[in-house]
Amino acid sequence: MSPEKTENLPWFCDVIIPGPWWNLLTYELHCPPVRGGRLKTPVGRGFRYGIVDSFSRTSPGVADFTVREAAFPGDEGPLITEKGLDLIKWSAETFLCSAGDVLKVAVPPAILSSAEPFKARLLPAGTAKVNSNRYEEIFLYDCSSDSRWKKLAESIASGEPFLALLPEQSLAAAFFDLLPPPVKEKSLLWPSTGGKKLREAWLAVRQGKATGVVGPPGAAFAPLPEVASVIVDEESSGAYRTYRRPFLNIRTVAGRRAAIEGARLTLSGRLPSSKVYVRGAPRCNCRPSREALKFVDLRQGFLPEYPGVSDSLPLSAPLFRETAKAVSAGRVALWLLDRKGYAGEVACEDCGSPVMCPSCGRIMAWREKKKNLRCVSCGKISPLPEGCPVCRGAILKGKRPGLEALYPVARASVSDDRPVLVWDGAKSWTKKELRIVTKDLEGGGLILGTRSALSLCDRADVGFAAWIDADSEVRNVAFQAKFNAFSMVWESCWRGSHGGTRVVLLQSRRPGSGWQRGLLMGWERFWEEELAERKELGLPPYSFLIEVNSSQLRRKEGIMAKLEEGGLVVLDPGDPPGTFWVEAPSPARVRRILAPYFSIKNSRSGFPEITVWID
DNA sequence: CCACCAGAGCTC
DNA sequence: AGCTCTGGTGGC
Repeated sequence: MSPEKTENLPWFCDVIIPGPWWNLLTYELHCPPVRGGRLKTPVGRGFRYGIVDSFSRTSPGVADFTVREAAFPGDEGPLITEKGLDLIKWSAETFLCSAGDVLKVAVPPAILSSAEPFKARLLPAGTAKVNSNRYEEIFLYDCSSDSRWKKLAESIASGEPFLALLPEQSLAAAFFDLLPPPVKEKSLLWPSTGGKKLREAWLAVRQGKATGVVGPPGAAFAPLPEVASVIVDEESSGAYRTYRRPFLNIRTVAGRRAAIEGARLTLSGRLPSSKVYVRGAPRCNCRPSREALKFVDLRQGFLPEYPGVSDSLPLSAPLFRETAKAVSAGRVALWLLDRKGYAGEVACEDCGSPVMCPSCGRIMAWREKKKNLRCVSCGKISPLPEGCPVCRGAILKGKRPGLEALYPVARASVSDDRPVLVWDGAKSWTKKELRIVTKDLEGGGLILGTRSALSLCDRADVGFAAWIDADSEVRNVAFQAKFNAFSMVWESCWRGSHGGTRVVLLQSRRPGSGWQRGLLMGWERFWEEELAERKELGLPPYSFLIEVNSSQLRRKEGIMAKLEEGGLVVLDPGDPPGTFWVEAPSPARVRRILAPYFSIKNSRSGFPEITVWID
């Protein structure tokens, strides 16, 4: 087209708008757009700020929507860099969510919806092209955080721009503190809270005032114009999964970011995720010593003097012995019970094995109303077996008591002048309360807690940790149940600076067997066994497992039918009622099939909720 | 007369 | 999901 002809033509922009629908929206603009730039766009009755993904001078043609006009907010540059846009779009594609939802977590609302235009010095031009030539992966597994962090800090000591992610804000702060001063000066600890602090951090990084970022998972999209090194510490931690829309695995997003940037990606931790294990087969020489790791066989009988507790929550003699030893030495003892009284659980009373589905091999759940078992995976119904198929023992079903039941026994087992506390993760402690608790524990004490109590290892000398019911996690239905159990116990062996000197005790009906074998032999052993099983069943990391939740049951049926037509394996556990699962070789295939359900046209009836499990 | 609200309605 | 529009209530 000649310049005279184009002069009066508008631009047509495809814009990423914050919202749950998957499609980009097209707007007309009467000034030249820029990729990554902000636009103020009318949506429905109101307006929102969005980001230009692409534009052209040809109109979209005949369509079932009318193109409305966007306003230019007057920014002197793009808000999002090319690489930033790439990362946002890739995350949306991979995790089956909308780019608009990813945009919302990538840019603080105070920035995206700022009525004030951004001036040139606030938005220097983004770096241009994607460059994956320098990308490399480094695996660094070491159970001592001290020595691992030291190695990580050394790897960024040259002053190159970096992004370092840790699973929690407190860990990020601790890691930030030990950076060498010249690096620290140019870096920034990413805030975990939103609001003004986040706005300032975002702008400082976007303007290049800070060239390194240390932060919790939320820092993954920190707008560093350039990154030479991406670090994801404790990469197998569940904290990298976001707990609300958009459902992302931040570890995977950060990995992609490194690839886009052509950066060095360091994946580190005490224990690799399945994905990393399959990719790089990293090795680690850390093993708990025979003396440090104790197994107690719950079938051997236990102390009878605590009626009401000991029959359902057995407490063994070694548990009391080790607790007394630690507390009298002025150290902290930790009794861990990670259980929410899960109602559907069925397991053998003698050997602890859960009841498995005869057709697909996954865990079955007891249904009190129907008095039968239903496979949580394929939905197969079967009667309750007369005895345990493994050892012929009696089958145990129904709720079990939790932490509170242990308190009286715990209180009685240590001397009156030592504190006994319940730490259940539901309560969030203020800094002041934490200081007081930490102080109280200095001369020794006993904590009853869920897995969240493990964070105490960072601030107190935990000399003894006991898993009251080490089999409980494995009665869970999720496919990563065994990994979760293994990872929790592994963490209890190593977390904190006293990790190496801690005694860890497991009360179990299958002491030292199954997933527990890897505790003594190292996680290589655990993964070899676990991965063989997952490969057999077609579970992650060998396929993508996609969880779909549609509260509208009529629509759920329709979606399932479409996916099956597309040749995908669809599993319907029936509970909770709106949820079903899809096994897929790639999310892209599922995305194509589901896209029509996520058009903005469906806004009125709401959208299903999707979570993608990669490993 | 208007502030405040719950519910309806709309979406390139 | 946001957002605004609508129409009712109730305080003065």
